Amino acid sequence: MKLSGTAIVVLGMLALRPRSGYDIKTTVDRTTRFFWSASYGQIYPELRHLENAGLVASRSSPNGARARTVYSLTETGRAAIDAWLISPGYGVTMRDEGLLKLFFADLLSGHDALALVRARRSGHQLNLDRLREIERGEGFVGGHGFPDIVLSYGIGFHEWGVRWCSDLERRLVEDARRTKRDRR
Amino acid sequence: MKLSGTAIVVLGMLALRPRSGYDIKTTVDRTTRFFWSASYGQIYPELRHLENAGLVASRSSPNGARARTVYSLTETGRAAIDAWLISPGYGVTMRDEGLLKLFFADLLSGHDALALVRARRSGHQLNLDRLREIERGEGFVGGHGFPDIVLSYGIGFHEWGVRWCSDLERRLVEDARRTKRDRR
DNA sequence: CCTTCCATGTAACCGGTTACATGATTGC
DNA sequence: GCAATCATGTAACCGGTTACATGGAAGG
Repeated sequence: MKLSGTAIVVLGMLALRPRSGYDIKTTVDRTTRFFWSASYGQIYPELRHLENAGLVASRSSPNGARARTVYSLTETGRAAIDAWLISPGYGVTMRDEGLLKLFFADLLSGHDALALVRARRSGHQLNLDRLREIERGEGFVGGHGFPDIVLSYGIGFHEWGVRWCSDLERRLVEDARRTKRDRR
Repeated sequence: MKLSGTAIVVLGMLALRPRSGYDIKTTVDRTTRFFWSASYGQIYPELRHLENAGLVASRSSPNGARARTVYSLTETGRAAIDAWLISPGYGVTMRDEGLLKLFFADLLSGHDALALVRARRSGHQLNLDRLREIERGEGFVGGHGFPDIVLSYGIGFHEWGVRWCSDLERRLVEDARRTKRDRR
């Protein structure tokens, strides 16, 4: 059985603990969103689909008159997420607009190209700030466990990114100065 | 006018120099693929679409009896890619299966979790090797210009990734040893 | 009372991948 | 003669986002 991307996060989040579709969405937004997002438009249909396939079970658990359906993994569902976890693939697909801009930056003036690098640095910095704030809170789960390890991966990556951009900026500025001097 | 992801690479590649759809595809596969891919199924329809919109112009340029259509940017097309380059966004959307696995790794035994980290390290290493090979060749364009700067970004990132994984592996192994000892 | 949060859903749309089909040219 | 490369395309499919609609509960 093939699991879509959304199916995987849904299963994973339910493996951590049973929850509603709404809860899955908010948890994803607070945690995996940086490398794996999901929208209501996929989550709710997927939950029903997974239930039909027997990977999750639903149980109505309303808050007063407010309807709520809590889903939990069945044994088959747990087996499916376990199988995925130890499966060989670790694919990364990404679309990084900033990198593509940088790739084509020879089309720009030196000034505009430098602005691109600065924009990228502030992008890394923004992400870094957001992740550090999560870390200062209780972290994804609070100081231990793999969610926090992944958080530290994000922090480390963006720290590296800020440094890389700073270095490049320095080089570009120096090159520009040298070119100017040599022209005199 | 809104440009799709494919439209952007197509325009960018044509800005570097006029080429066929086939050439665009092979160039993308050799260069931007790591952060921005494109398939024939999008490129050819997009070329026609861009021609209708007046952003590119086509000229037949067969090799013997083998048909070939070479596209080049019009002034409007050049203006469009320039506008995109200096536009404010620098969005990154990604799906990283390895990170998601790591996020859920608490569901696994310590042994299997460690295997996950090792797999990630070898993934970083593989990418690193590939990029270094490109660098040892003539680089994306040959030792200078922004394509090579982007290449160095990729190399730096994966070097960082390998280091991060190694550090984590060391910590996990040590933790496992300590836990074992304490249990005695 | 009003805003924010909890909670569930759907329809339209879109961008992209996969798989397939076809055929000429080049180099071994 | 055969394999690899050049070259162009399409149809089916799919996964995902956006925008919208609805309404109860909690807290100031």
